[in-house]
Amino acid sequence: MVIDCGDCPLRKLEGFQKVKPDELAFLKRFKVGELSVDKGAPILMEGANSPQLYTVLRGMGLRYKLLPNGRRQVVNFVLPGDFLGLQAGVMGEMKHSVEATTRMVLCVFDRSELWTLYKHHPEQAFDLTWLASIHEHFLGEALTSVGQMSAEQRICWGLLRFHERCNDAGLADGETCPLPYTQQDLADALGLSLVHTNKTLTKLRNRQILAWRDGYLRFLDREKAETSAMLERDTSRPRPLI
Amino acid sequence: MVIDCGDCPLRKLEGFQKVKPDELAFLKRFKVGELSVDKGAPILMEGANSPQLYTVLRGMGLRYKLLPNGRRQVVNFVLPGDFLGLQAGVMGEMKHSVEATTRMVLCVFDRSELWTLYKHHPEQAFDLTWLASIHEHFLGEALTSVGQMSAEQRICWGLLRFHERCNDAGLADGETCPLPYTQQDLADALGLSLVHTNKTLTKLRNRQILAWRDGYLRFLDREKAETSAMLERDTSRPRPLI
DNA sequence: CGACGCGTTGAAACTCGTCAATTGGTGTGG
DNA sequence: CCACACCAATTGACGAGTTTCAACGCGTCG
Repeated sequence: MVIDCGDCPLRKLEGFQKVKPDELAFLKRFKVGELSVDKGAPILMEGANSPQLYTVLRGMGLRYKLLPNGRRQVVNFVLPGDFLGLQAGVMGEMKHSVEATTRMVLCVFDRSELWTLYKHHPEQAFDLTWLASIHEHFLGEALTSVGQMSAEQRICWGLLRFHERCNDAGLADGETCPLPYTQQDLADALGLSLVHTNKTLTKLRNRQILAWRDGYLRFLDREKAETSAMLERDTSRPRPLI
Repeated sequence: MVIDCGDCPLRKLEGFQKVKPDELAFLKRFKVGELSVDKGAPILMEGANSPQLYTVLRGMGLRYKLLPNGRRQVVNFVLPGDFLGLQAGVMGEMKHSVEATTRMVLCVFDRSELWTLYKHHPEQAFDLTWLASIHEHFLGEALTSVGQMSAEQRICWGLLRFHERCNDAGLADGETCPLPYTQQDLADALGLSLVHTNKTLTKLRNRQILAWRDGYLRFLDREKAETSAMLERDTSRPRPLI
């Protein structure tokens, strides 16, 4: 029933680092079970201090912050391989919420073992810092996108990055990948209104740059999309997987 | 000439964690010298793989990304106590540039010792993850600000956060703190045009909310500023200082 | 003295947000 | 089986916030 870390389907993918046998042994002990949640379910709440850490095995979700005025910022989309709860692990509480967009399956780790990890498994400790840095990098790029780019550029940027991450997670099929979110989710991620997001998507579709229908995204003219998004070259090496 | 880590003036401040004697001994070995740079000088460049890591001792700077179209996103302001170069340390290259806004003095650390830190000093390793998480948190908040707030709200948010950080660094005097940046710097940080930033600052000054003149920022009505910024309560505990 | 950087101000143009209404699909209860 | 509610996507109209363009003042520096 519960997947053995040694057989983890994610680790077989190219985008993730290989792991040494003794490190694997620790991960097996670190993992205390699996959690399956329904579409729409909350996973972590802002301000809470979760006793558990998670790695996404299957499904998609999103991280977001709610403002007192009711507005919402989607901080990023959550895909298989993502590690959840590290902020609470080191800072004492979550700074954003996480909820499931589709049904999800999560590996559950015991947070009280986190210190053991730092004490006896420096490789994994390094990996955790790496993961935090990757997030920092992504958020810096998102900030740049929202701060400096037009609606069309932001949408191209956001969807290209998403497709790239789907690819890493083994979910993309050529230029096509699943995109189970609503236009409102995308709008909240890019700092745009729903209406303007919809109209800009229509333009991109009419200009044969991309299509998004029935939960699937497809790039028809990746060249144009990338030019619009001003993407920095991707120098990512295999990511750690905890 | 060179400050001994044991006498570090920053560590005496309340906002930073105390450190155990054996940890201090390692920091002393880790520190290889001090670097003094002039106003306007580049410190780290995007894409570069710096062999050194820095902690700011004195002075201020800014982190930024440049876009192909010439626009600039200021990712954040750099104050004493900030650690620079961690991204290059774990990910292999910097994802943004850092430059000095005033004259600055930096502690220099040897990056090749980073692995020693993870291997033999788990407390410090944990602290590095913590620092990365703090950045992640800050960038998430900045993204939310730029994505969801009006010009006035963003400016209040940015300047309040800056004042708070000055306070932690022992640079604030009541409601006043130094602010050696240009309006263009602030505009680029908040995703606003220079002109609109200027006009909004004028409004805030006329409404007696804040004043920014001659390199110093002063809050006249903090209450109103905080309401405008929708600041989340600050739950920060003493930060690690490397 | 002139060049330059920074702050300031006015006017015009435009992107984008808000309001409002419609469509189509899905699920639920009578 | 149909009525109804509900949600996501869509479209039009209008207005507000923001950007862009342009010009000027002021202090500093060579």
